[in-house]
Amino acid sequence: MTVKNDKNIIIFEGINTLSVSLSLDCGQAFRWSEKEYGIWHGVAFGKAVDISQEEDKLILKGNFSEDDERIWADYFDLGRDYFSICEKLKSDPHLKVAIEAYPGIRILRQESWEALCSFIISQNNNIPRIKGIVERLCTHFGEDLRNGDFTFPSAEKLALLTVEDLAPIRSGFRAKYIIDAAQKVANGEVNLQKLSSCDIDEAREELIKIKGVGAKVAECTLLYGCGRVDAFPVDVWVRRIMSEMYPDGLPDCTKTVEGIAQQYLFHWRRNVE
DNA sequence: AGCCAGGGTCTGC
DNA sequence: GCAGACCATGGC
Repeated sequence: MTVKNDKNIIIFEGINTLSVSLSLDCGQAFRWSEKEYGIWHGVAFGKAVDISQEEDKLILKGNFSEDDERIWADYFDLGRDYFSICEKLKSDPHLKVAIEAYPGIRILRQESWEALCSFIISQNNNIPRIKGIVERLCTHFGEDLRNGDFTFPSAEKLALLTVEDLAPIRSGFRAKYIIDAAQKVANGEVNLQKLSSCDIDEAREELIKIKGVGAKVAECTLLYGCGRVDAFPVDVWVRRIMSEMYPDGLPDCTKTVEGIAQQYLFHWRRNVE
């Protein structure tokens, strides 16, 4: 799979069913921007990178250490057979339309704390403003990478802050939820590590212990932050999809990959008309 | 100006 | 259990 891996560049070859731009900009992650045509810049796992793709190559440029190859392969979920999953999903006519309109969306395996915190911020909010709040959260409280970028601040760091400390990020009523989440994660009351492998209903209950985390935010955390592609977040757009297209529930072809189906339907529905 | 945004909490039946 | 007010903020 890897062709090249040195200090400043990693290239994965033979990659199919991946659109970098769609995957990074379909409302699942909030820290990526297209700094010039076809080159996406952002920070994940505390590392700044530039990402592009050519034919079947996924190209990463940055300042790499040994484990970065594994980290980024994992981030883009390269170990999962999206080609076969999409073929199966396309047996449903609506999913066929959505997947053919926006091919190559993958579910990114983000850090669980970042996903949890980001989707707390997302509540009753729109994507451009979510990005702004997350950006200010990072510049004010993240670690300075000395190149203009900042890491996503740890739960431990945020757990020491007060609601007033968060005023500059202008997150509104969500500030108290961010603090509560940070405290419960930092003191171990909520164990994010185990959420990727434990029973999914148990995982949902664990997350809902946090103030400001309901069914939707919990589901997003499991899908984007815990690699649980059977999680199925329902926001206003997905609610529309369900009433318009699936009044009797999801088709059988989505079993075990409901979250992937959700992402294609969500992005398609937001972009029609 | 008013409505909407990847919702959740709290209160009152 | 369930509907409805309310919550901050900004884009349109």
